[in-house]
Amino acid sequence: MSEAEQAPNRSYHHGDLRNALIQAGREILTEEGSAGLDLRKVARRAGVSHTAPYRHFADKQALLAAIAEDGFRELTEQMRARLEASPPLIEHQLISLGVAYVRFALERPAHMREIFSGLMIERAAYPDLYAASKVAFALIMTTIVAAQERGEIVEAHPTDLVVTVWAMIHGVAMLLLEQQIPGYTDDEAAELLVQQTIQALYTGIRSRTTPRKAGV
Amino acid sequence: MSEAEQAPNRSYHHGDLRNALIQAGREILTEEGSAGLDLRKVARRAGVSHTAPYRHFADKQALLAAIAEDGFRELTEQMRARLEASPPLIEHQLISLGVAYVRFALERPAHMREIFSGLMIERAAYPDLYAASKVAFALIMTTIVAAQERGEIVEAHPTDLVVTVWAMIHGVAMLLLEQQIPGYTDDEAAELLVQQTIQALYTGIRSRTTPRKAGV
DNA sequence: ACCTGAACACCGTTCAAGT
DNA sequence: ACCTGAACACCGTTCAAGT
Repeated sequence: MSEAEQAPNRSYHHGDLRNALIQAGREILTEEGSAGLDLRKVARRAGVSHTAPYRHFADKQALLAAIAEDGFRELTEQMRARLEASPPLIEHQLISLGVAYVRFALERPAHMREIFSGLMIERAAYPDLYAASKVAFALIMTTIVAAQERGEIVEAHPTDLVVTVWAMIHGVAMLLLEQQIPGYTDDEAAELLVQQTIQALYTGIRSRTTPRKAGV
Repeated sequence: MSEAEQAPNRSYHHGDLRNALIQAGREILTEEGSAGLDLRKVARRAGVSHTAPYRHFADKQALLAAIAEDGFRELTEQMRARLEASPPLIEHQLISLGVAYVRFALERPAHMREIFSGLMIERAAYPDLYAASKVAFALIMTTIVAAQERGEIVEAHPTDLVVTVWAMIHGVAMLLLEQQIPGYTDDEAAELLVQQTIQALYTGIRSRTTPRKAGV
């Protein structure tokens, strides 16, 4: 935390420019969205010339990937925090994961989009970003497997269940984020929506009464 | 279809430049992705000067919204087509909707992203795009309500069910699109994933055996 | 009414040069 | 090793002008 201890000298070297650029980018993304995120502006905010970033990133895309990776870690951390504060029943746990996910998406929409459109661009080119996504995946996996061991969840292949749960949460977050769901603007409504969708996935939407056979 | 009949004269007027620009944009989006979609290139492809688009669109954003709207209509059309070819059982119908959705996303990833990131930007500014999204919503709604009448689906509020189903399908499509799900690259695997997730939502992921009470 | 060409401010990237 | 400044090609947008 102390500034004086770390920096060797601050002549014209920055100390940790790479990280300063990621943080500056993060801020711009949060304040102005992805349209406002240009390399020259990031450099300006970090207090260096507009060519300095090229010492640390091959190009703009590489900086974006680093910012996405940073966001993915933060998202995972918030999921983990809510999960730990949750009672050990799978319904509550899934809702906790979902609420953390949706809150992050609504608090930092541009960052959320960047996180998930960064992977498309040749996964092999950004292995660290890919690694960050696997940590999030593993977190859900652990939760699912433990619930199976407690007998709370169906005995399907865990990977399939993780994908299903993740897709549900991701879909809710993204539709909310893009304001596709009318009437859900505030956080409270968003949490109710998470509860409702997780509940639907948990118990199913199939009719519980015997379905009448053909014929209206 | 005939070119000669429609055009009054082709001196220097284009005839239907607005539509030509949307189509040109669509093509570029499909071929090069959103990074390659600049206004001057769109104009070049449509065969006009780089300032001509401003006769029909206030700015680049407005053209993007029009392209997104065009894509939304196409997506809805493909959903409707598959739905009509589906047996009238809700499970098959939801899978049909999902498959159409996912196929579109994988065939035209950049277009799909554009469709859903276009709404964020002030809904009021692009009412036509918003209207296109409501048509898709209505299609799912009709399907759900009919299934409720047949007694195949739980008697919840239809709007809630539509959101739940849509979120599930959207999540699957977007995670596949961004290559977040390892091992699902080809269309066939993607269809299996849709089946699996819809099935999970339909019947639920809760354990069918009596869950053991606390204690491993 | 519809389109063009010059002009402006700005961006990503490169490269020779500075400490 | 790390950063700067000039330079280049390109983009979005405006505006006076042409038919």
